[in-house]
Amino acid sequence: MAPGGLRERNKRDKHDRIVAAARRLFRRQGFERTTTQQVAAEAGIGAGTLFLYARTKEDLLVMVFLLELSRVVDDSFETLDGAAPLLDQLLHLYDAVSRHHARNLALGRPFAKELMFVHEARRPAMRAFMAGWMRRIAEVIERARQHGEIDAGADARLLATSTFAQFFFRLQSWLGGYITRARLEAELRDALRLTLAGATLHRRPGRRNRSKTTKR
Amino acid sequence: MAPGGLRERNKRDKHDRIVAAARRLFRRQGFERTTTQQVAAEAGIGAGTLFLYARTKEDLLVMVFLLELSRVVDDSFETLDGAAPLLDQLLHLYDAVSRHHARNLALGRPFAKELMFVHEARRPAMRAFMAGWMRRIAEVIERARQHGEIDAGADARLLATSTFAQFFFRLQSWLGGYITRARLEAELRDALRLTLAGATLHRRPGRRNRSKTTKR
Amino acid sequence: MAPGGLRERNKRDKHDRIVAAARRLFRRQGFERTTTQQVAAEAGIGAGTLFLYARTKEDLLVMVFLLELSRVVDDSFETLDGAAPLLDQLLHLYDAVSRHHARNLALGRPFAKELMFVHEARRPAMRAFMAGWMRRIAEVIERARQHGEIDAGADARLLATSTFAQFFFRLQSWLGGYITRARLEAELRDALRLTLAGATLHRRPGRRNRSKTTKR
Amino acid sequence: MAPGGLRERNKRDKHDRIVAAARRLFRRQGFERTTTQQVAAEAGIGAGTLFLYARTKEDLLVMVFLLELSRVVDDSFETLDGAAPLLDQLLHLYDAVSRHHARNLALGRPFAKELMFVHEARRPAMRAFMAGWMRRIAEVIERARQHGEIDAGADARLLATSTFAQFFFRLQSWLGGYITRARLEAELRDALRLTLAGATLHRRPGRRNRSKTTKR
DNA sequence: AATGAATGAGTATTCATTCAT
DNA sequence: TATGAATGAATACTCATTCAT
Repeated sequence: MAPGGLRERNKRDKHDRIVAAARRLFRRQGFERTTTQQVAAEAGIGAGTLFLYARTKEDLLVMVFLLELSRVVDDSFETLDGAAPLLDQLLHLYDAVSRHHARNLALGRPFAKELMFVHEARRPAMRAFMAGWMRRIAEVIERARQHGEIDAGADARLLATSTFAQFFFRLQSWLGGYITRARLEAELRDALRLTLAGATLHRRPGRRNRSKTTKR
Repeated sequence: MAPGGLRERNKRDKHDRIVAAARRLFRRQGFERTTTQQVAAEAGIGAGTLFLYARTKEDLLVMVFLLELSRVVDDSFETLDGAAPLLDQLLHLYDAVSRHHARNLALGRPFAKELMFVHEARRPAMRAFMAGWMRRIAEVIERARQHGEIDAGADARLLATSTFAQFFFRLQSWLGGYITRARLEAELRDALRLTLAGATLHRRPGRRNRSKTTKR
Repeated sequence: MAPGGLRERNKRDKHDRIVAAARRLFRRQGFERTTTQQVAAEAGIGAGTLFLYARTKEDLLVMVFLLELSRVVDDSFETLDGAAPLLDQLLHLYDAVSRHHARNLALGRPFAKELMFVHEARRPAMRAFMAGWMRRIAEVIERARQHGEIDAGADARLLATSTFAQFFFRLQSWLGGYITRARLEAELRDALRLTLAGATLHRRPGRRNRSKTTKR
Repeated sequence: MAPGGLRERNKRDKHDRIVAAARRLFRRQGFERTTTQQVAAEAGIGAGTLFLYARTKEDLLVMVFLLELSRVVDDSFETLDGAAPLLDQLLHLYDAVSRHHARNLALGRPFAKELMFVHEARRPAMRAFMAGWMRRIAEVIERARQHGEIDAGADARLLATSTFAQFFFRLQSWLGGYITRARLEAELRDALRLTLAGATLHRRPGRRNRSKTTKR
């Protein structure tokens, strides 16, 4: 009856309303304490309709995560200063994420805890997101490599994942309550500097990369 | 009244029986599908008695984790070849852990997922274990530093955490189903080599650390 | 979609089946020893469905109470002899209740004990029931007042609550095991006579209200 | 070994310490949320020792009740103005109790709810306390009778229980959350006035008992 | 008398998900 | 597509009380 385009748009709207509702509720009350019925009510749809758009409650978490993190990550790349030292660029990218979580600890925790152990059906979406993120980080590193800031033989892909690993471990330590955010930042900076050093030209010993770092 | 030694010993025995029972059951049926009553029954004690020794089911997981990992980690250090290149030593230490989990995926997953987000009351024990582990890794690195294998100015503590971060991220990626164990090994080796490179002497370019690595 | 009437009727039916099932079980085994699952099973519905109709086990007690007492109270007013002396009318009304409880001590006790201290959410229903009951008692008293049986200035509302207070205290004393039912009846009669006397015309001393009383 | 007197005293001390501890805890956290182990700890004795002095947790409630109410009731009689109108004297006696509960709603509620339905073994103590209380109220009434304030033929015993019934019903209504304390006071005054009127001399119509009452 | 380790019974309630309409 | 009533699985934990020392 309705033109395909309109029907499509209706679906799209409903989908967006659901994600927005879930996000609102997850932030307000946390993931666990939010029920799917609450999400449905907040989205203005029936309890059963929800499962036409998200097969699982976990799905909702993934959807919210992808929405939020996409924005945060996109934004972090848009505000990136390509002329800054590579270390600073990476810190900028990772800080954007931890800063975001700091604003929503209640949501950051389930993200960090659940998303690494998500149901198989939802892994492709997560994988795609992560791959895109990693690729973009690798591109930043690649540019630095081309500028001669790091060794010509350096593996940008490996550097991307390895700096991410440094970030992710500290992020979890922080969200898990083992370290403070300040500690996360200090440790991350040192760890990234170390990681980059492994890919840095050492021809002239004095030429070490300078950046606004804490001197230990 | 009763000789302190005896009562103490009884408690100790019971504690050990509980952890052993929990371990057995967790391995056999997984953590989630094991009920506390099953653990109590397997340990030969009353359902309530269990909670005199573990305030929470999560406690049981932590107890089993500490027991298992302590053994695995202790063993990994005992079988360490102090004369091997540092990279190989570290791979030996981390491989011991992933090899252990490979034998018990059902238990490794909850370990990796839950233990970073454990209840506050159980964090000190986790922290202490991690601190001890990190210290021992740092000592290994420190020895390498004294042998002149890595830079005299290198920070052993930072290297320990940073190599661990590399390991942990891949471990989770593997347990979460994102990468295979083979991939974990390959990536970890490259990442560790990169990390160590940042702390490696570069005076004589040809003197690069040799170890049995995969040439990509 | 479905005709409102049908869906409504279904819900109504289910509600009634639940209350009937609860009543049956409470009488047979007592309130405490009846589990909600038993009630659900007896009503032929799922364990969870029960809580769509009664948010709490306490709710079930209130529902059964309102059902039973409504009947008993309604019946007590229908069988009331409006021509009898006021004291006898009141005794008739209150005796109906204690006689009912005598048939189900197992249920009377939790009624008397719990319903005065019910969760806030259930108080309005209780209040409404009590208000209706008190109003009807007051009407009986009011009629007696208009017949000149009690003082023209008497407050029917106050007399209703005050006679009820006399009844309720003895009811609890009986259900609590402090007095026998016989004692309850004797004491109640005397107490009601006393209460009414306070509102009785004394112009002609000899005109005291006559009713079939126990002479102590 | 120890002289009987000392042993007795020790027991007495322990008993008192237990009741004091229970009272403290019940007031602070409420009856239900207080565990017997907490009471034992607070009293500085072993968990098992407690049950040498109170066979049941309910026992503790009764003990605390008797201690508290004995004091309150004793005090209410000591501060009684024997020259005041009977109505005022009774209000004084009952107000003392509700005023006491107002200071400890958390404790008043279980008192009012549980004590009427206490285990058989504890009923004699309750009965004795109530009997003593009633007797003393009856004595007050009896004195008024002898002063000619109420009818020579009035039954002091019946008046005592009946006024108490009026009080108790309103006390429960208040503690159960059905009426406010102000309402309790207003209703009680009216109800007592009514009850006393039933036993008041009416020879000279104008001679009605005067007391500081609210005129409706 | 005192202890405190051991016991084990006992159950309401939530909520993701389904499916008849 | 949408609905929302119906489902039912699923279990950790508390705590009064006991009893061997």
